[in-house]
Amino acid sequence: MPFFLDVVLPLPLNNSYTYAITQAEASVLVPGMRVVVPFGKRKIYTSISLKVHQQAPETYTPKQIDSIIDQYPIIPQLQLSFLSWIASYYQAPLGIVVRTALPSAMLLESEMEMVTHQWTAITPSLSKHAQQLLQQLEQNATYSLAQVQQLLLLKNPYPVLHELTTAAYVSLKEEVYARYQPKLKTEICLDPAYKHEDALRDLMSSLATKPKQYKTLLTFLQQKAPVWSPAFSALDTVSISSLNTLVKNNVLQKHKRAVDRLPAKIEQDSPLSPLSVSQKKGIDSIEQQWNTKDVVLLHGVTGSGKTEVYMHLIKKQLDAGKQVLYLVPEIGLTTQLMHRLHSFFGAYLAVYHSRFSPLERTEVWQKTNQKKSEAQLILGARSAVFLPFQDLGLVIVDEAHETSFKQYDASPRYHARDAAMVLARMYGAKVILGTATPSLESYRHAATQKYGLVTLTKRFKEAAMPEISFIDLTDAYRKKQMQGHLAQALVHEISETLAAKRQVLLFQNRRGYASFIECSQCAHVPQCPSCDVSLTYHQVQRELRCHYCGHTDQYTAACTACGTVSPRTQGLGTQQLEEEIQLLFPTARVARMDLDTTRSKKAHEKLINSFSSGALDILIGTQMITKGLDFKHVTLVGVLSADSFLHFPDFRAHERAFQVLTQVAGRAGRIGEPSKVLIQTFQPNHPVLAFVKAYDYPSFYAQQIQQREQFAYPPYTRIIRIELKCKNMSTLISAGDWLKKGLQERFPHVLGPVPPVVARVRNYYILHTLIKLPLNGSQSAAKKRLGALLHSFAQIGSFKQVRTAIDVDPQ
DNA sequence: TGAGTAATGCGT
DNA sequence: CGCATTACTCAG
Repeated sequence: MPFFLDVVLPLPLNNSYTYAITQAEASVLVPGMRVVVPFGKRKIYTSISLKVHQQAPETYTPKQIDSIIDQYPIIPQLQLSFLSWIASYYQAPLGIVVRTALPSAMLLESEMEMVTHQWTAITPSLSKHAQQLLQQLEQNATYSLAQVQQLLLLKNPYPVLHELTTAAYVSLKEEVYARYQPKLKTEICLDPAYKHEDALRDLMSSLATKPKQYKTLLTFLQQKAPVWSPAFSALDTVSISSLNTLVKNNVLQKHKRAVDRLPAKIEQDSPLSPLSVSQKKGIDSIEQQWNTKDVVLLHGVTGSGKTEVYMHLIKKQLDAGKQVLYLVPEIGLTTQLMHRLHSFFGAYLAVYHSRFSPLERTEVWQKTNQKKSEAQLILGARSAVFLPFQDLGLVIVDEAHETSFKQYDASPRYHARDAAMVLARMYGAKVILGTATPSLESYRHAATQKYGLVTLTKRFKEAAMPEISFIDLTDAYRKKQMQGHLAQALVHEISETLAAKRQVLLFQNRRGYASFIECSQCAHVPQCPSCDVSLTYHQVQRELRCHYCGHTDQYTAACTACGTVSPRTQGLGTQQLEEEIQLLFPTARVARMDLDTTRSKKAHEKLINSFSSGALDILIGTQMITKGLDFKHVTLVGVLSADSFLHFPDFRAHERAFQVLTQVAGRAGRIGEPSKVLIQTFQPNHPVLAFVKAYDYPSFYAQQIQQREQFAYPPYTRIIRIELKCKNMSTLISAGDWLKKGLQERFPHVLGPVPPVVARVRNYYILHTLIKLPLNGSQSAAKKRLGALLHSFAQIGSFKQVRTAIDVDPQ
């Protein structure tokens, strides 16, 4: 009886694929191993084995697998079922989930190469492209397809290649490159013959006449092992030629050694700092609730020291030999946290996020899979939920309300917070969701006893919460009490703060304040030709840029619509605000933090360091500065406008507004100095602002949750968004109508289709349709119905150009 | 996804 | 009509 293997390919395909294997292969193959298989005409892929069986496929003869890469599964059984859960819950092909989960270096792919043969003449019957190419090629050489493409100046080189292979001038082959290579460093060692002191003494005296070699060797002997070649050669007491001579004479030896790409571990971790009474109580309460519940929501005000609480819980898990996953929203913004964790758990800490190279990620992957102690504590962004845990004991989701835990731009559109809870359940691990501003979804679970709830109402060291007040912009404009974009009251507070040698944070919402330019004559705002957005003005490069597709135009002094060369007004970007502030406070040291100034992670770190060390007085920034940064000497936080949050057309707008304003206020007064938060707004009496001022989350929740119930929004329903994209507007509209009808027959609540805020991107028009699923029905059945509907949609000839995408639980 | 092929568009 | 770009299908 022959054996077969089902595999999943790292491609957006919905089925698994079956290959033939030998009995020997069948005996070693286990689900979760990598298997190299041929697929399609001439491609070789790394697939993941799912199942060995003996049911021969009826409609085709399966191909043989190419080879098995692993001796043990690189994806543990539990993790494989987790990936399947992601695929089915978020309606993504399993192959795409696999590709997202694995570091790309672990998935080798084939690359086509062309090998030239020998020839004496070029047949004139060949096409002119083929003749041209042959003249440029060397004989008996190997070329990559990219090179051939370049020589040919053709987009599609295959017809020419086909011609040349048939005429036997060249042949094609698939070359597979293993992309993971251990990093090798050259170590310098003393030849064992000189281990004995006597031998060494003789050697030294023999070198007495060669001062350079003597000095080099002496330097070597003074080094602490291991001695690495490049660093050693760079020392100024080392002569490279003498070093080479010493190696040639077998005094010293050079060895290649595999080393970790990950940063070296420190030997001794510092002890944890003692806890405050309220933190101690918090921990006791968390552990007690874990007896009956797997998830605990830790609702602690900003500055209550949630991190300290986490660290004590982490310590217990590490001592018990369990793995811990610490999820943070965006790793780039957590250098402070990383350093803190490193000083306490350096020996156990591994960091995992997308800014790491695929090779570094592979090393973390392997260490997690082998349950190495160096990767027992993983600090990571959302993709860290995919690591191959063996013995997971605890998952911490820090800033659990953050929407960046949800991947929205590419399939699988998964929510790392929700996925982490499923992961924890599979592994029997406990979960903490920590935040000062819980999402309504999480808080409702706590309110209905599904999660435990622990509240920290006191700031660390009894520091007071900053006093929040509002500046009525209507009033200020009417009374002419504005200086540029700042009300006089805010300007006054800033100068007081600076006079007291304290720091100021100014927060500016990017939404509605993008820095576009507008003609003062005809009010024309340059638009992107392929997307429905205004172009953003970048002063430094003097360019107009589209943030959706990357299109750029040169800035011209004359308006492109009316030709007038006139001063053009600019929307307020952080850049302009910075200039405005600098004019108001010429002696203050001002910096801004936005995407432009923090593109590189070094720049970002430097900015944070110089602000926290007191080298800056005023920091201006967007959302970024609200996220978990701990600046000690900020006593004033200014918000330029709260209004765009309150008006955002989304059912979560008020929740977002409450979160952002509370978080940004929380940056002030962290070591107990009296501090203030001033929020400029045209609507100082908005109910959400009253809750923010009072730091009253429970009342805010009570008010909001009622509205959610009334209008059947989450957490009382589940939302699925269906996106339709098409270059042709009228096709899109009829597709939208068709879909709406189909949905209405199958689901009780259908909203839309409506064009999103940006209704066209890269020349594709977009429509969004929402369906609301009641909580009592079966979700998987609903998704099946939806899938079937989209399948029949795809069968309709006139909708062939319409692309569909599903977003489950969109944020 | 991406390679191969069928279908359609474009210029002389 | 010949070539080139684009749409569509299918892989085990």
